[in-house]
Amino acid sequence: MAREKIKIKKIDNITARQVTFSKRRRGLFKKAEELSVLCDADVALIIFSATGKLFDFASTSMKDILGKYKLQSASLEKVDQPSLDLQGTRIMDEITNLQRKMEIMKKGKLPLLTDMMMEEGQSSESIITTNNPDQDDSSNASLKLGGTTAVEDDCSITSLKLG
Amino acid sequence: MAREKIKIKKIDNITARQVTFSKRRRGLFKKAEELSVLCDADVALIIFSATGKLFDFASTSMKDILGKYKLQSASLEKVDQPSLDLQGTRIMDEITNLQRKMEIMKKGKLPLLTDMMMEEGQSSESIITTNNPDQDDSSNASLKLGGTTAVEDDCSITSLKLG
DNA sequence: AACTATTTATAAGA
DNA sequence: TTCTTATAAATAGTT
Repeated sequence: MAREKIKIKKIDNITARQVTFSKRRRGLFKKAEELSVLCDADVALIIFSATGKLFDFASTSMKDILGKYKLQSASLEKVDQPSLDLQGTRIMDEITNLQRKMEIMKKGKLPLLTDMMMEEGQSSESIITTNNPDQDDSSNASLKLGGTTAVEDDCSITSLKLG
Repeated sequence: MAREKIKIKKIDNITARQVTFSKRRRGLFKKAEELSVLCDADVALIIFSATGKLFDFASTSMKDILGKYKLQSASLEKVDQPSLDLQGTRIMDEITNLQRKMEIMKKGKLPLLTDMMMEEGQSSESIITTNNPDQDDSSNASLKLGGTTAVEDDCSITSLKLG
């Protein structure tokens, strides 16, 4: 949007791509915040750079917004859970959380450090199957569901503190 | 950004606010997608209107992105001490068992321990609350404590605290 | 929803 | 990374 019009496709040059990423990321965060303020909306924005670096913004609390998101999705959720009586409980979260940590340790790898605002480990087993029927027209809002939740990162542990 | 410059504060007029919400929401989604394409980034955007309607965008799959986000968070998370009310249950055994395995893994595969910026033990209690998603307080939503978090580029973990 | 005067974002270059 | 600046894009107010 400047000296020249560009096509919206992956920028080949790595340096140029990083520069553009920085600039546009800033712009996106700014716009996200403006929308939340102007229109009294709750906005959450999560960005992973091509290198796996995390950037995020939340107009209130990321935990709250993601929690609300899950609740909304809940009605459309496909169930494939352990035991119903444990669903949504702190116990299941503990197990899920520990299992994730073990996966990470097994791999000997870790994803990037991120902010520590979210202090929970909810299960993300839910599969969103359809769009929210309640949305208004003009939106291109879409819930996408994809394949597996594989964590691919080239980040190795340099030091690990335990206990 | 048009006929007149506006201040970034909650728009009082309801109609005007809704119109602006529609316009800017579209713009935000467009920018989010452009960023993901141009820079090969994973982007997730969740918006709740003041009336509680959900709009979302994900460059790949929302499930994957949120899963990755939580993994990142989990990697810094402290494993909670189990709640007292859960002691002696079968589920507790599961947790204990997993914790033991983790202990073994720690000793076996990760003898190198260092200390650093250990972000102290935050409780990782997570309870899926039963908040009503339709109750949004449109009065004070311009409060934000967001901000962005960035992670170091070299992707290395400097410290991880468990247990 | 369309129009358009302006503001804002930003691509390229320094 | 920050700044500059010409130009593209977004959008506030209006119709």
